[in-house]
Amino acid sequence: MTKHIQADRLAKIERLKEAGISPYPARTPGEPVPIASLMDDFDGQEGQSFYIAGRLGQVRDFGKLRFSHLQDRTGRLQVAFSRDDLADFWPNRKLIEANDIVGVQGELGRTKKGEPTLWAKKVDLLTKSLRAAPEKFHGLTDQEQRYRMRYVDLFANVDVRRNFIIRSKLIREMRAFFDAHDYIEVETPVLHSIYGGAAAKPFKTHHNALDIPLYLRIAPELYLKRLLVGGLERVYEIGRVFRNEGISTRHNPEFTMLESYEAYADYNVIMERVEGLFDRICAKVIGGHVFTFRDSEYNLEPPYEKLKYIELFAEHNSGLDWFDVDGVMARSKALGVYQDGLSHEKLANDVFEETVEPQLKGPVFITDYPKAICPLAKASEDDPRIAERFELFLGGMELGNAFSELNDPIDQEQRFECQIDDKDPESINEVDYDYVTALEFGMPPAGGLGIGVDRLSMILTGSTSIRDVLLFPLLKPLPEGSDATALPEVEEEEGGKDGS
RNA sequence: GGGGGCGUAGCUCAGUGGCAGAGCAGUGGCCUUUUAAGCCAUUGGUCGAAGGUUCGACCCCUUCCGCCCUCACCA
Repeated sequence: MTKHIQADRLAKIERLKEAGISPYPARTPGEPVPIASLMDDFDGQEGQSFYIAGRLGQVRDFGKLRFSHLQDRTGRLQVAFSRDDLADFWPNRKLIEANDIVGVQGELGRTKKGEPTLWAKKVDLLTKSLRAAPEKFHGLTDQEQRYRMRYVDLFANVDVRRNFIIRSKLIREMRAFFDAHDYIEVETPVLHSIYGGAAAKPFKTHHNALDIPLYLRIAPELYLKRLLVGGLERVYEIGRVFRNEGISTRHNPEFTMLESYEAYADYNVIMERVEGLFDRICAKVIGGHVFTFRDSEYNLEPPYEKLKYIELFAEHNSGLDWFDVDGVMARSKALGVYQDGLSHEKLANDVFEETVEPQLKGPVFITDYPKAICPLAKASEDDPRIAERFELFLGGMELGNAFSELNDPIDQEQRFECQIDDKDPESINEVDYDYVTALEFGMPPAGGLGIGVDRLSMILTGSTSIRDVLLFPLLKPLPEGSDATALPEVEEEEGGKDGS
């Protein structure tokens, strides 16, 4: 590991110690003010003395005068170091360089060219950096390095912070919205002994003391609805779910879902909730309803368009009836999405995804899905083949999924058992009978909603990859000894386990 | 998993079958108003890894590793 540390910086550590300066002092000798607070009323505070702290930028050296910038979480401000003002510090000035974290006590003023500047009177090294700064103009551009060393990306490419600040505000406004509607935020288990609530492959793990298999949740849904039975009536959870599937610009194995459930509401009420939620988010997070994503302009001013799934299906497939078994099979073959062994419902939905979804720009609610593909949604009272479900599409992505929740325990049990019979290897493998039991005690009629927080963050930040809204997206670990993740040497195990 | 692209100094990137390059960063100088500062000098390389072809490979071939894009699965 030491091989990768800059030898010149290590040498400076030694020289600092000789000069009696700690490279890693425990305390900051002043109370830093946010740089933004100085910039907000610069003229009014000119001539006054302040203490600021942050990471030092590139040094511009003029012999008896040096300039640099200091960056904290709120902004950056030029700092000037003059020999005449810094008798003690001056001989050691070269031991402090770009990337170091320093505190500066100084006086606010401008340079001849008008640049706001803190004229240093006292300089404290707070943390010595052993690594060189990325290139000052281009920053860190290598995608792999940026994801693997996000901690560098964040300070070298300050714009990156913006995405995560937006994401944070988004989540704050989601909470505020549901809190304002008298929901309570809850936390349900992440470790499930039976996984369900979605069609996805789980991560499997094991609990040692109980000696039982456990799964990381693929959705919180079934636990949240148990809370409706318990009388909590309005609940939401913002949390991580895990799906053991592919990785792409739209998929990460762990991602964040918002799920909410509201008793005595149906999916029509939930549509209004979604509009209200997005309205609030637009106003509070991006300050407007019109924005550009992937070169297209979107307007999130409610109300949003509502289109029926079955009608859209017919429209984009020459009038084909979704329930026409032979017709759908022929169409799926014509489109090249046909696969042996898939059920009619799965085939028909594949045809929908192939022919309709690419046309959906949004925001649009796709409503009234065939019941057969909605095992947790309540059937329509007008047409038993249809479920009261909608999905929200925006920016070419599925952002949300909602329905009037199925609360008939007998129907639910049958649908669960049907899924087990289904040959689809991706469906759940065990019925959650405790959930059925909960329904037997009576779950009030309710509307539920799920929203992909990462995808919404992508749209709000204009990111084309989910990795740009995840601080630490999952990457394959580098082989031992590689630079980017160089770790302290680990003792090598002899042989390895079981020879496998 | 399929297809396309990429991997060269700490960072950003050139490069060609014939001695491994530039800018930035670093080091030593000059400079009190710079802000991608400037000027002079200078250190720094397992060219992703292994194998092959060749008198000679960073370059051509094969395999492997990793990343990005895209398609498939999915939210």
